[in-house]
Amino acid sequence: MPGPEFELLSKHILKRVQLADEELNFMLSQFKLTRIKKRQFIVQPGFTAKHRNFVYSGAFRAYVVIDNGEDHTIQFAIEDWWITDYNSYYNSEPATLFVMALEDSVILQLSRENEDMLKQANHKYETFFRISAERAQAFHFRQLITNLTQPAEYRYENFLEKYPLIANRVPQYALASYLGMTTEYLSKLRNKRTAK
Amino acid sequence: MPGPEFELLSKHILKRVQLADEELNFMLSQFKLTRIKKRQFIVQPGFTAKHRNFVYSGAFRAYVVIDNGEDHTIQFAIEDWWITDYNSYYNSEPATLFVMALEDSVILQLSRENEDMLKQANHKYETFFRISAERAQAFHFRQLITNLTQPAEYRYENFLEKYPLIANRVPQYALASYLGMTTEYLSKLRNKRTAK
DNA sequence: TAAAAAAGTTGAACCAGTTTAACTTTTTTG
DNA sequence: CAAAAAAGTTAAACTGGTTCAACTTTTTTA
Repeated sequence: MPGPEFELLSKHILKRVQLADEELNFMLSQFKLTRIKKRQFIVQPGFTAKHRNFVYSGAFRAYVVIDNGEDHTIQFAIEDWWITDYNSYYNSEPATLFVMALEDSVILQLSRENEDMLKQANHKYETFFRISAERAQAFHFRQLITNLTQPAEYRYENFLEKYPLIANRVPQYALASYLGMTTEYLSKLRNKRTAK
Repeated sequence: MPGPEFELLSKHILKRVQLADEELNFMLSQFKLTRIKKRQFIVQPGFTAKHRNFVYSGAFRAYVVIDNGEDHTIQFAIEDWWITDYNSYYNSEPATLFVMALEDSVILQLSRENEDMLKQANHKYETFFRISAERAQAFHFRQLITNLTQPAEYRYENFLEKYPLIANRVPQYALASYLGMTTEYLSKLRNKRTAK
């Protein structure tokens, strides 16, 4: 009945918290399956991000556009990852990020209201979101360290090693801005590598 | 009875979650007051960070030392802030950061075991830690965006505006590495500003 | 409180990464 | 599937920020 989309999400949840069947099913029932076309936006500046999005299939990119028109990738998400503008989602304020589909995708969306309801309904649901936030916090913390301490070339090597699946799937300009360098420079780094 | 240290922490907690008197007191009773001398470490690489630390007074600096001996500030904490190596604390693995007192300080320490116990004991405690993690997540996310999108000079101006209390209280070399630049360059930026 | 250590300053030489621009390859779309 | 648009490549000129080195000021400690 639930379909493979909900099975992936179930696994994801049960890896983090133990739930009885009914508890799990109730939680799942709060998610809405949505199909997103390539290039479609699920978050846009000026509008409040109403959902937390679990990627079942496809890929997304979160980015900021600054005054001069440059865009900077802040996050990627592929299968089994979450994505949204968390500042907007948590604080119910207008987003500053774009979140765009890089491929045709299928996501499971949880609204802020449903999330709040779940958190209040059952201690275990709250635990799940607490663990998610802690992991995200630790993730961003490590990312900050890498950005601050490592030169461009190492950041690229490091990304290749940690996320080979993402590295070869997203457009190069998007990856370059994620790593804090220009497309041209990343192009050179890639060439240098394959030349070796 | 509790003293001003615990009053600051009480306010901090009650701002995030509603607790009855006994609930609050039980939570507070899990914290241990510790006095830390300037230059003393509360977290060191190789040792697991056993506590989450709430700063009542004083100031701390978290930093990484990389191969060539350079150090990079990752976080500051003054009154009413938390500090630890979260990767180490959450995952019970050896720390990679140093956390050092920049001044004689007073902190309230909560151990991982006591935190886990609190989270299990009462839904509201869990809510408190969930909110803390969400806020920290959003904070690091914004920081990542600033680092990625703004040039050195703006990052300094921005920091001055947002954290004037910290900017003039921590050593310049520590601030420079936090902002991702050398001491020498920050010195020049500061001079340029006062010259205006 | 003197002397040693740590922090901050200044300027010149340098370089990792950017910019600009012209070109090639890949992807999208009518 | 042809033409247009988007993405990626290459090379030369350039620059924001670093490095190095010598010096001054502030802080620490015996």
